[in-house]
Amino acid sequence: MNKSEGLSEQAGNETSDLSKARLRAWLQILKVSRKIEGELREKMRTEFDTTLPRFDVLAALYRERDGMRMSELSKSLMVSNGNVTGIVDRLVAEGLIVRMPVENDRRASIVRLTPAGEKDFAERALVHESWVSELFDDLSSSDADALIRILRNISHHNEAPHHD
Amino acid sequence: MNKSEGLSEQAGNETSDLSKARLRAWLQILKVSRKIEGELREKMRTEFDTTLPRFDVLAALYRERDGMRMSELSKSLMVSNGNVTGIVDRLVAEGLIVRMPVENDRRASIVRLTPAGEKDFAERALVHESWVSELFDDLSSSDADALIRILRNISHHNEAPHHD
DNA sequence: TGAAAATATTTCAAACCTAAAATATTTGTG
DNA sequence: CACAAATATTTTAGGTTTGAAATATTTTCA
Repeated sequence: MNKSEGLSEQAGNETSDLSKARLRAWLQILKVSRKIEGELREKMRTEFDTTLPRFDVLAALYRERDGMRMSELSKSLMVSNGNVTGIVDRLVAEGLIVRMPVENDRRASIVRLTPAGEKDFAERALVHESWVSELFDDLSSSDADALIRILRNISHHNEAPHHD
Repeated sequence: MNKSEGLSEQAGNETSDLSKARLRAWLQILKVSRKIEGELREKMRTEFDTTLPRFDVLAALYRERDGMRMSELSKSLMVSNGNVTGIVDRLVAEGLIVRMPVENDRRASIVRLTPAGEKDFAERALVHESWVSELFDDLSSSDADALIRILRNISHHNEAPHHD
């Protein structure tokens, strides 16, 4: 409840300078995020004839080469379960991934790349990285490190508290 | 084409350390952005019974108290024209904003807050700011400033080149 | 064992979002 | 003036996204 701001700065309802700076920071994160995401979406469409969500799923599966459960996938991408179902359906239809049964648990299924999906993603990942690097052309090495450090702090603080 | 990296680091196709650091930075931006956006969306739904996109439109109109054209709105929010049409339709139905004709241009319309919309937003904006500040609880004043500076650099570099 | 609770996923309705096509209006130009 | 080009917005089709409900299966425990 208390924001650990020392004194009674936050009493009543006037907002502190720190609170305003944090709001500005958030709006700026949102702005950059939308801009870059839009640019990447367009590249994906015009150059790869695919979409960002599909690419994100392939990327996650490329990191976990033995496959992931639907629930792991949705947690990793931070999107809802139902959302992943639709995207996976389309990628299966495209022959880039497959659904496999799980030993001893017929509720679950494991999704993993097909050889075609692996090949496709491997080729595209390098190009994708180069697009990102171009979009972040002005970002120096030290600023990149600072950015990563600060943002990691924020994500760690907002880590989902694990249920017991 | 050249990434101003001095030497032939980027020749062939192996990716540079800088390129990888930028990619990590981007993925971290995306992660924080999704996490925070998810938290705010849930707050909007459970506490305000509204959605983030609606709130964003009200916020934009609150800054431009005399109203904005649909096209200004979509540019400001960085979403497509058609998208704004739908959200505005719903906010009009809720009585929070109105569409007004524009003098001497019957193609355009100006959207602005109703008194009810103004009141609603003003009350909620403070609470929204406090949510953001809590989500960024670990973000110090100096880190907030650094974050804003670095991100502004990125957005400026990716500013849409204005047509003449 | 057998019912209740928990877990994994899909389905569903509604909203969001984009890109492209369609509509309506205004502007520019011969 | 006529009419092509430009501009502002809406409509449309299809994909994405959520949260809740539904389905199927597994686990827990009385």
